Amino acid sequence: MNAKAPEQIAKAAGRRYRGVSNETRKAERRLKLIEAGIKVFGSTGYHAATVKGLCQEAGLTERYFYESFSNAEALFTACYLHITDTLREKLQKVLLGMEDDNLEQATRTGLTVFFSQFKESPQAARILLVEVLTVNRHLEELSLKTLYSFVEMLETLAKPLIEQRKDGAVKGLDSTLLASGLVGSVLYMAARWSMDGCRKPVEDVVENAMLIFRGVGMLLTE
Amino acid sequence: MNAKAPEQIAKAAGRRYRGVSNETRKAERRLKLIEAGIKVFGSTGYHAATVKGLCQEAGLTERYFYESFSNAEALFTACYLHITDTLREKLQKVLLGMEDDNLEQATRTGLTVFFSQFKESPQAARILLVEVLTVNRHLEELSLKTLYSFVEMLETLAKPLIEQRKDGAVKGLDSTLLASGLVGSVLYMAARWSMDGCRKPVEDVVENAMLIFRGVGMLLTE
DNA sequence: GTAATTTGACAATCGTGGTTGTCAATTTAA
DNA sequence: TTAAATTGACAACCACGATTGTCAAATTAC
Repeated sequence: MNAKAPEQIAKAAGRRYRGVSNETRKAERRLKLIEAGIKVFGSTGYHAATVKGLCQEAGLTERYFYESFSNAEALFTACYLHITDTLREKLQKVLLGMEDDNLEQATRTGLTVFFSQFKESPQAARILLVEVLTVNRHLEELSLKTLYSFVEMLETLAKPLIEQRKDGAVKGLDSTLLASGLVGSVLYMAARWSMDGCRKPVEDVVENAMLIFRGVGMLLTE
Repeated sequence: MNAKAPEQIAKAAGRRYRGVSNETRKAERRLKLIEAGIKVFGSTGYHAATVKGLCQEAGLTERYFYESFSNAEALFTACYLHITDTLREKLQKVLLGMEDDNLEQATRTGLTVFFSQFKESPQAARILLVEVLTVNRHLEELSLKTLYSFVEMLETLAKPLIEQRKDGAVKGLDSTLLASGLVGSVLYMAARWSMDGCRKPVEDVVENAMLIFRGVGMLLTE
């Protein structure tokens, strides 16, 4: 029985092809499809995309599409998660070793990461901000949760700021609403910037965004 | 010849039916379709809508759909224009008789109109902000132009503010970018508010939005 | 070398919805 | 009353794309 095991494993694992293992080949194809998906969904839009078109962009045939994804929605979901995961990783990396008390610097760094990612792949940005809302209810909710996680991050960052106020809270202040507004302002600045071909340097865009953040911060603390 | 003219006109105009003229009936059907369109496109989304479904919502049959619109895109365009026209009219009405020098009050009034409209019809809001981006290139561009008209309005309002600065311009300031950010902040606050069922009173939402505007204004002038 | 596996190209099937067409019932004009 | 216009319901046709199936060429294991 034990003597037979290696064969069975080999069988389950499949044969090597062009020097790469079965699982690796499959994983590579999956990644190719995700990259093609980001390109296609992000440029022509989710609803204009076809399975054939996605396969052509990936340099694969339908067979391999259905090997990894049961339909276009599944691929789109994978693309969306790929984008948010990447962005989250980058943000965590730069924000992790940062001083707690330097809110301004932390904000600036976070914004820089965001705008850089945006410039690097406008297609990803479109998927993140627009397409995801029109695929299905499930993704729409996922998007709202993701957005909300950003909003919560902002609220957490701003909490000490609000509490350090000497004369109590601003009347009627709703920090969730306010944070949503700040997130929205960043997104629309990015959209405008992108429309103009992302010509202006990232640092300049960040500085303009900082103006809004600083203004709010000032009103909350002074 | 002249004696014949009335008959020809009557023929061209069509027969009355249930006491209403041909043109009026047609116009009523068109409006019904637009209202149904706003409801359907704004709730289930443009790409999930079908002509049959739109007709059912309007209480009409396909025949009358194609009487007024050549396809679903055409109806969507009409819905979008109907929404933007309505919003523009409302804004103009309240902003027209306003003092030039009271920027704060003008801003507050504009925001109140916007958030009220939003609460009144979240479907219209969705069409205005999301769906329009995913129908076709032409509508996407139209949306950007419309958005830009709001941005320009803001820039115009803010121009005297910037010029009255005593110590010159803020370094690297890009007023278009900044105005885009402000517009985005309003839109995302509305989105968040809508997600929570628009429970909070309009005035409170407006006050939170004012906080962002006031913060920017302060940094630009002090 | 040979049989089995993997790949690529593409045909075949199938469902959905857009658009057009038909026909009977209702209403109008005379 | 009667013919014409209008309406409503719905069938018929058609195009598109998703998904599955077929077959030959390339590659591997032995």
